[in-house]
Parts: sequence; structure tokens; C-alpha cells
Amino acid sequence: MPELPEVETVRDGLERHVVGRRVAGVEVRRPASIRRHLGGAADLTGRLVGREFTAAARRGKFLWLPLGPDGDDALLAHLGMSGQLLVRADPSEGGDHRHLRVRLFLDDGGTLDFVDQRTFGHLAVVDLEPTVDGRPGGAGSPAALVPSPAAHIARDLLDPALDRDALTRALRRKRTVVKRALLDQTLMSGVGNIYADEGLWRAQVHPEHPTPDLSVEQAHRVLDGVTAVMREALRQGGTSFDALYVNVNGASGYFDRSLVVYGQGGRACPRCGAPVVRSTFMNRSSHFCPVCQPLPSS
DNA sequence: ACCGGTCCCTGTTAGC
DNA sequence: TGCTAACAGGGACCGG
Repeated sequence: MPELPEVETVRDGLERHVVGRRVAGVEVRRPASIRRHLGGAADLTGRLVGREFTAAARRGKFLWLPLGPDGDDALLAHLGMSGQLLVRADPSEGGDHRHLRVRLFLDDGGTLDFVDQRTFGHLAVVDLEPTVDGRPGGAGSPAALVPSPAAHIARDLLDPALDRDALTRALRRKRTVVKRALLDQTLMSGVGNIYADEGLWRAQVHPEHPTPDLSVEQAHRVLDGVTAVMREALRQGGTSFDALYVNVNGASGYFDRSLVVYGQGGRACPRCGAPVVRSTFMNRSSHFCPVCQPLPSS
């Protein structure tokens, strides 16, 4: 499932392979994949054809490609849990992907294909608006602009413009439990179920540790743990599961081999040997070591 | 304003 | 073998 490292891998691929190219046509095969674009397929097509992709930007799990020449709007993409953006040089070679939802024809004969099996992802053309702090909108963003539908999303843990001390304070002010806070995209963005579990294991903090009870040191450890695991995943090209996620050119990441707790229920904790516990929480599964990550005694 | 619960959606897999 | 149910989960949305 694409979280920050995977989306950043896609962003990097788009920057290298799509920026500078122009849209020649749009084919929407599944209207639900553009459900967030008010105006439908015709309007989406009208706002894309003839426009040039001038950059590839990202904040958390939101990706956008600013459109030239004006650069005050952008193609916004969210990959959801199974979305892929595949660059193809010649779509007539080989068959279309089974879950091809939207195809953008580029002016040099290639395509940018949006493929999404589970359909939580979407594309839209949206206006950009100024960031509240005047800093660049996110990774790869050349301007202090952010897509309107992503303006409520907080900066992510790898963003140089992130105020880490303010985030630590905000985290401890929350009246919830730490894993829920990690997944709250308005507090910090980019963290999903996988990296939340891995980061909490590193920090030796229980997923249901109440946020107000986190010491400053624990809060730092949690943020550092999540940041570190995402950086390592990014270096390895993102996590991949059963080929659902592939990067912009179709190459799978391989960080899944390095996962310590996620999906490892019953396996021995590499730190202490106790069996990793899998529990259900927030309609999601949580994985943690009950010995290394004890709940605080209240 | 903040918080927690629900639902959306589809393909795969486990279990009877 | 064939069916059903569980499962995967980001984020919009809504009620308290």
C-alpha cells in the first residue's frame, strides 16, 4: 500500500519521465476514478489537453503535477491503497493493464496510465492555492502552492519545512492514542498502517499508548522511528506487496523483506523473541511486540 | 474544535 | 467444488 516512501518513489519517477511532456488526449475508462473532479470526464479532458506538466510535487500521500504555462492548477493524484502511475512509451505494445482506469495520451506517443485495482485512488484537475506559511508546497514543489483538496493535509515527516517541535507539542496535546495520531493526516502526513507499526516498534511504544501520557522523549522517539523507517524504505524504492504497488516504470520495491512487525503476527520479535501480536484497531490491523512495547501502567 | 466510528470499493484468500 | 465471509485500508463524512 503506497505510503510516503512509495509515493515519493512515484513522484521521483514522474519528475524524471513525465515533466516537460504535454497532454494530447484523455481516456477515462472508469468514471469513479475521477469522482473528485467536479465536472466529469469532459471537463477533465478540457483542462488537460494541450497543457504541459511542469513539475512533480508531493505532500504526504498526495501527488500533483502543476500544469503550464500558468502553473496555477495541477493534475492531482492520490493512489489510495492500490493505485499506480505507469509511464508507457508505446501502449500499442502489449495489452492494457487489467485495472487501467484513466489513460493520458502524451504528445510524443507515450501514455501515462492510472491503474487502480481497489479504486480508492483518484485523479482530478484542481486549483492550487498559496501555502499558509509561504514555504514550498511540498517535495518537488517549485512554488509556495498546494492543491486545494490537499490544503488541509499537514506537512510530512520528510518535509524540510516541517516544524518538528511544534509537531511534538501538537502530538502530545492530542486526546487520543499514538497510532491514531500517527495516521491523522492533518497532524502529520504520509504515515500509513505499515510505517506506523514499524516506527512504533522502533520507538518501543505501544500503538494504544495515550498521546497525553507520552513523555517528550517518547514523542521524539516515535517521530524519529517513523521518520527513520520511511527514509530506509525510500532508499530501497518503497515497500511492495504482491505486485499491487509498482513504481512509475513498473519496478517493484523490496522493502517488505525488511518489515519487522507488520504482517508478522506470531513471529518472534527480533529484539526480544516474544511473539508479535496482531490486533484489530481502527478497523485496521496493528502489529506490535507486547514485551518491548508495553502499555503504560495507569 | 475535536474525536471516534462507519463506509466506500474490488480482488484474493480462507473456510465450510 | 462452490459458495460466502473476511480482509486489505486512506480518507471523506457524520454524529456526539
